[in-house]
Amino acid sequence: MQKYNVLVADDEPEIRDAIEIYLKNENMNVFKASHGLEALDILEKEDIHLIILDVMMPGLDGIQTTFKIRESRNIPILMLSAKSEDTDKILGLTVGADDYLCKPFNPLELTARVKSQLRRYTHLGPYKATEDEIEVRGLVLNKRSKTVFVDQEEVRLTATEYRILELLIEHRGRVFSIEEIYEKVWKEPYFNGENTVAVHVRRIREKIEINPREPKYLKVVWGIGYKIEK
Amino acid sequence: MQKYNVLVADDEPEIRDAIEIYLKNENMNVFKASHGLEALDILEKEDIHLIILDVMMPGLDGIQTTFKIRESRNIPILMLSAKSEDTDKILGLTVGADDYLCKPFNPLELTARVKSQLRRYTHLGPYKATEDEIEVRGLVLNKRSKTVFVDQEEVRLTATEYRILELLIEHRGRVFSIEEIYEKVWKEPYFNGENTVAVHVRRIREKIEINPREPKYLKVVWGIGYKIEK
DNA sequence: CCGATTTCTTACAAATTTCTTACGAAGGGA
DNA sequence: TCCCTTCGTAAGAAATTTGTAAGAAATCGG
Repeated sequence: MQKYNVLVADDEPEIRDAIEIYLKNENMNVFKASHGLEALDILEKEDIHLIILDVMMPGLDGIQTTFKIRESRNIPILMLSAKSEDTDKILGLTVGADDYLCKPFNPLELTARVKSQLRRYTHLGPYKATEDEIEVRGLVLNKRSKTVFVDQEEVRLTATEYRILELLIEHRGRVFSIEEIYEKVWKEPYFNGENTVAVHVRRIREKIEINPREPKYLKVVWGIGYKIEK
Repeated sequence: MQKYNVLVADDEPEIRDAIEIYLKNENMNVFKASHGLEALDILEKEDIHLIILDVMMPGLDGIQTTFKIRESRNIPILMLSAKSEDTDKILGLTVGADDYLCKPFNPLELTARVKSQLRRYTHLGPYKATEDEIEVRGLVLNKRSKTVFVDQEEVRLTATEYRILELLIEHRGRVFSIEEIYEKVWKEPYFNGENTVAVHVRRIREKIEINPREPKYLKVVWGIGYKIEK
């Protein structure tokens, strides 16, 4: 999994440190700034994926900083504000931010919102360009609808089966070892001796192959792993 | 490319200015009004292609303004509302509007929706026009009047149910995870373990399906989420 | 052809995910 | 205020998926 870089700008060190702890716990890198100018500075030097800005800061405050950032970039911004401030006003002023939270905030909610913004940014954001539909000799996989067709006939795969097939078909031709498949699909370390992947491969074959004993699509490469024939 | 004229009506100058920046960046002209009457005035004098209206405004508010505009014109209207306001109310009242957004909003999302509406209105552009009425095998959803019909028979959905169904039917075929549905409809972060979406799905099925146990429209994709069959 | 290794196959129990129902709280309208 | 509708939660039921284990079959090097 990619490691995200998050920039936190707040004049109170306790808050910066607290947020740092929460986010590091979610496997993110945290950069800290005590005011807007410092934040802009870090933003230029580092490859930041998301910014948390406090509204009330000495010098450049959160709102001014947001405007500055928005002049050149579209990165997700999460605004923090004290509850005492007029929320209506805050609402108005935080335009330009992608989300906002009142202090004191619930750590769970903070991390949830951060993750949600990162998802949105990286999934729908400037990246993408991956094709929705992949086709290999009559085998069609649609990533948007998570459906699989064999010769126009829909095939119902389970979530795990689908993920294995998507991995293989997305890199068709390439051979994946059992260990590699397990770690990519389960996102957990693989321990030798597990038979799980083989069982799932069997089940996939049962569904997509005419004759599972002589697979046309999902082939084994002896002593190495599995692949989808190009 | 044609240059579009967009009218923004909001009593908060910061929001007007922010929106102006985003839209100018997309090569649009922006006219600004601080309340409904001023908006109607500008609308008469200028050749406006799209209107952004805040719900909460002194004098003529966004809803009253929409009704006034709709008496004579069919121009696209995008409604803005604070998240704190009751969504139930919002849904009911935004009848007449073509789209709506909660504040604080994501600038990317605002410009995307504005462009989408303009495309639809002017019938230009390579993208599909978003229809007011969406039909899937006897299930008809009208976005303008927020009504739903199953085989010509009207079905009364609640606000939340309607929004879930609209989300799914608008992207029919695509699978939405429970988390995705929750965040898109409630505009709040989702915490694991909540059963809310499932219950609403059940209620929707009870209303639109002949046999809720074997849904014809709103199907589950095990381990992934829900979708409306294409 | 043999033994060692790797993959396949099957069945079953455990785990996960979704469904269903009921109930109390909140809010709007009479 | 009372009634009605909608909403979210909880808890148990039902459905589906998943991993494990154990033996069979296939492949490879010699």
